[in-house]
Amino acid sequence: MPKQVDHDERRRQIGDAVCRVIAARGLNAVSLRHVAAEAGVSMGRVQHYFATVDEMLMFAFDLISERVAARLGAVHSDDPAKYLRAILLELLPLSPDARAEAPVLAAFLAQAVVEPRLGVPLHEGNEQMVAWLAGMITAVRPGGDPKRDAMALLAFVDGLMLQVLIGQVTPEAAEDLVDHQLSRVLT
Amino acid sequence: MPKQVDHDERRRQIGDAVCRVIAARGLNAVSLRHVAAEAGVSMGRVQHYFATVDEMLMFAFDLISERVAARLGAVHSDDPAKYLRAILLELLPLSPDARAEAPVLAAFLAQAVVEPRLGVPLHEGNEQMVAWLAGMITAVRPGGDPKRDAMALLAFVDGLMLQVLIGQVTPEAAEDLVDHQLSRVLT
DNA sequence: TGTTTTACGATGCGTTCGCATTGCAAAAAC
DNA sequence: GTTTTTGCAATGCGAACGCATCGTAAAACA
Repeated sequence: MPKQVDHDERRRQIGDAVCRVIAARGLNAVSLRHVAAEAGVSMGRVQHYFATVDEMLMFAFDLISERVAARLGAVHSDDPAKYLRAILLELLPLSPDARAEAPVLAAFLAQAVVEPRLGVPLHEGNEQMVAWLAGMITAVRPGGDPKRDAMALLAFVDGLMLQVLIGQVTPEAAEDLVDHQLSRVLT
Repeated sequence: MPKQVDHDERRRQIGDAVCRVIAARGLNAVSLRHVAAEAGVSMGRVQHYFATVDEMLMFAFDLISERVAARLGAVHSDDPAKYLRAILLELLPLSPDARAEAPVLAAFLAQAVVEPRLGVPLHEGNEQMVAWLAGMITAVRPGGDPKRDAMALLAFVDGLMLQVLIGQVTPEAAEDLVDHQLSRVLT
């Protein structure tokens, strides 16, 4: 057989190309041909690593989910308030990495409206996020209804992410709004 | 010639079918054949009223935009706080009408990320909404930074709309969150 | 060294797509 | 009653699609 290749690495490379296609032209532009062209490989190779387009999309979804989780995991702070702020800002398309990933997330988010299968992993991620946010809110300002605050905060940043992506809100204004919203919640 | 038909009415019927297809299966399911089938007419008829699929989609976008505007325009209250609350709730997929329209809005919102042409009308609607919200906020609680509050509130309801559509948040919880958020902003 | 297995590249097939073209019945216009 | 115009239905076409299949170079294995 030909030289043994790193199977996972190849899948990741193709998954990367899928994400780039989604970010540039949306979910419906994801086809074997476009992805192969974007990845700079043959259609045959793409088919060798993914049986169907659907499997390819699911892999891409897992891929950016992990990327976002990794970015969030890299955030640290001893001050709960600063930690909370940093995490919320990390969810917005402000850094180059986040700006590359956010359009993909948004596309899958919208697809989840008409494709319930995507809802399951999204739901888990949201639950985790709400729990973490609630914990941080409690750490800064005990009492009240931290879970409710957390859910409101998450809805707020999700909406804000879209507004920034669409260009309704500038990155600077978004950061300002996050601070404003946080000051409301944490006092 | 055959009997004179109401041109606008026919376009509206087809546009309706487009919206139903979007709500059920997403934007990429919008094709001449699917729309014709959904509307119960021939492909020829659809082509007779819309030169291209793109024109059809733009018409559908205008259509639901007007529908949402009409729903918002039907809301009235002398109490600014109640008025504000009612408008925000009207933006969420709580009533049957809103539940039918919200998935379509969400699909166009996501499409706007990769198709800047959609951004223009969305931007206008958002500006109007922010101005109105800011006015209402000032009426209830003068001073502060009403525009900033309005932008935050809009991002919040946009995100909440998506969460409800995806099933992460129940309609009841969404209503509760709106009240909670409003109490934070208005005091 | 021969055999097997792996990783593809290439090609083909049936389907669906948007859109153009054609044809025609029927009512309006005269 | 004739002519003209309108509102479609039907069909065709080239492109793009997902996916199956086939062929093959090459490394691992015997």
